[in-house]
Amino acid sequence: MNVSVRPSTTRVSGALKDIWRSDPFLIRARQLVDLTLPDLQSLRAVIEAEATVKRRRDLVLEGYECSKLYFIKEGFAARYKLLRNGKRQIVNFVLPGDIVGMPGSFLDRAANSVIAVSDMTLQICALEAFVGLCCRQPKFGLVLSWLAAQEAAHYAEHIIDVGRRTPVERLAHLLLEIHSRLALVGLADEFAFNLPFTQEMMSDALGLSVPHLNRTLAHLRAEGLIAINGRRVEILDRKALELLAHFQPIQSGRIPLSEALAVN
Amino acid sequence: MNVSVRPSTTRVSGALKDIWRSDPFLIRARQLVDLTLPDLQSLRAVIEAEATVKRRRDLVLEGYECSKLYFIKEGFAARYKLLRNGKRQIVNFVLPGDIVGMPGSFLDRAANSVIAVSDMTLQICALEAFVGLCCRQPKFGLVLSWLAAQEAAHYAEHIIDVGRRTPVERLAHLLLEIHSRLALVGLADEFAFNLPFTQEMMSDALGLSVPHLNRTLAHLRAEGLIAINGRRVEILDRKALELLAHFQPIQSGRIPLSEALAVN
DNA sequence: CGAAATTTTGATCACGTTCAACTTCAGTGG
DNA sequence: CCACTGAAGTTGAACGTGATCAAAATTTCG
Repeated sequence: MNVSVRPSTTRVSGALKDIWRSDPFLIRARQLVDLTLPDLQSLRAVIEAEATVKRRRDLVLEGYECSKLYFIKEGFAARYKLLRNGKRQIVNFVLPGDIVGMPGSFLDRAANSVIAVSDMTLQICALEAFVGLCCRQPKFGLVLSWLAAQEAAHYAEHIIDVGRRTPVERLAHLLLEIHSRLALVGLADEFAFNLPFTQEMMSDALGLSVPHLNRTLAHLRAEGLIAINGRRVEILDRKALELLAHFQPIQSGRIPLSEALAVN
Repeated sequence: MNVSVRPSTTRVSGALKDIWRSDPFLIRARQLVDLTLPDLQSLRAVIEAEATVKRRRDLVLEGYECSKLYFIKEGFAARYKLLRNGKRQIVNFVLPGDIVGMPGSFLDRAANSVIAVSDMTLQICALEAFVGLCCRQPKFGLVLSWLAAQEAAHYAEHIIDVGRRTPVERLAHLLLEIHSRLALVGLADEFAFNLPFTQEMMSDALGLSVPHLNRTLAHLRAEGLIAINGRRVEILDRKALELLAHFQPIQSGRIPLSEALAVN
């Protein structure tokens, strides 16, 4: 594994509020359940290290057993598979607040590789440790399930992208999805964001050739739906874009914990 | 909802062994963790009813809120989305032992519809009740996460199908996937199975037109890889088929519960 | 600054869609 | 029981979309 690890600092308090706001995994978890201070502490206890990974390095390699969970703090990655003929399919993009190892570590052997597309920093947690946490605090097991459900919903849309949407529709949908996922963890403005992926990656995600993706992108620009300078994407006509893409935001409901306890 | 419900019978014992073997959800759960008799009983307590659904009826409708879990006991379904232009994409096929409502019920509103492709019988469980169960017995929350991970792995392969595999490869892969999933719950022979889906459904799953799917199927037959009479599919050359499809079986590891408890 | 990665443009061609007709099969009511 | 109906499977011909290959322009990074 191509990661440089440094022991996790156990600075307990520091600026706690900052952590609530700035840690993207916590941001996402708190959209699903209420987290108390003790919850936060037991979560921290389960993190064995923080690591950094350099751009272009593989986080996970297909076919290898892997029993760690990586909570992405910063940076971006892509989950992909290489076929015999040299073609690559990107299954999904990994953003801050996502967990790598969710499908992979739960299986005998990872079904996909995951490559860092930028320098990353992530928090490592042994699978058994997390399972232990779930036993002590079932809340976390539920959060895991809910996050898995969100991911499944994104996968489903991705299947629809490559299966039945036209190239323009796919691309529009991808851009809107990335935008909304970034926004969820505070990494996008209302109508603009920094696209962390190259056209080659997007074409491998959408099942298109690079030239065709490029032309499709040009088409969206020509229609006045988006504007691009460098990595910055501006959404000029969100309504039209959403309509074109058949886009519906994926928003998860909260976990009905209190109701469940009431029912007993 | 187009289901006819009858109150769940609370016959506690009966032929318990039969239930262990014949209930497809239990078969799958037991591949992940050890289940005790009390586990089984608390699981049963959470089922509020058993229901039957007729062929062609929708189990879940896109856009509606839905807070039930359906454990599929018998029959088959397809999770799909309809686009404006009339095209349909089938996101996945639902088999006995699967749970419907896994992504759907966890979100505000279901992102896909689910249609019964045969008469079905299923067990209904309120989401809050299941969450309650997970709180009392964290084991079940973990089972849920693991099943979600398996499903995610299948979704990922499906993305690769429509994105980068050629039509023959896709079809080969679909057939192998269905076969192995059926085998997992004891519904397939080693080299043959009853295909519960029409060519139209398969073409909507694989992003192909019906005529082309038909020709592709003919191609697989001509190559001597499979044989079909009626609904029965025979796998004549599994090795070649797997190679063609880039097929790797998705097998989930067991949940490391004991290890987790040992670590504490 | 130089080298490599990325984006852009163009021309050709194959693959899979579309549309249409026909066949076969299963189910249903007369 | 057979005739009828609709669903499912099969086949053919023409067309168009997006792949492929190649090369240039541009940007990024070591």
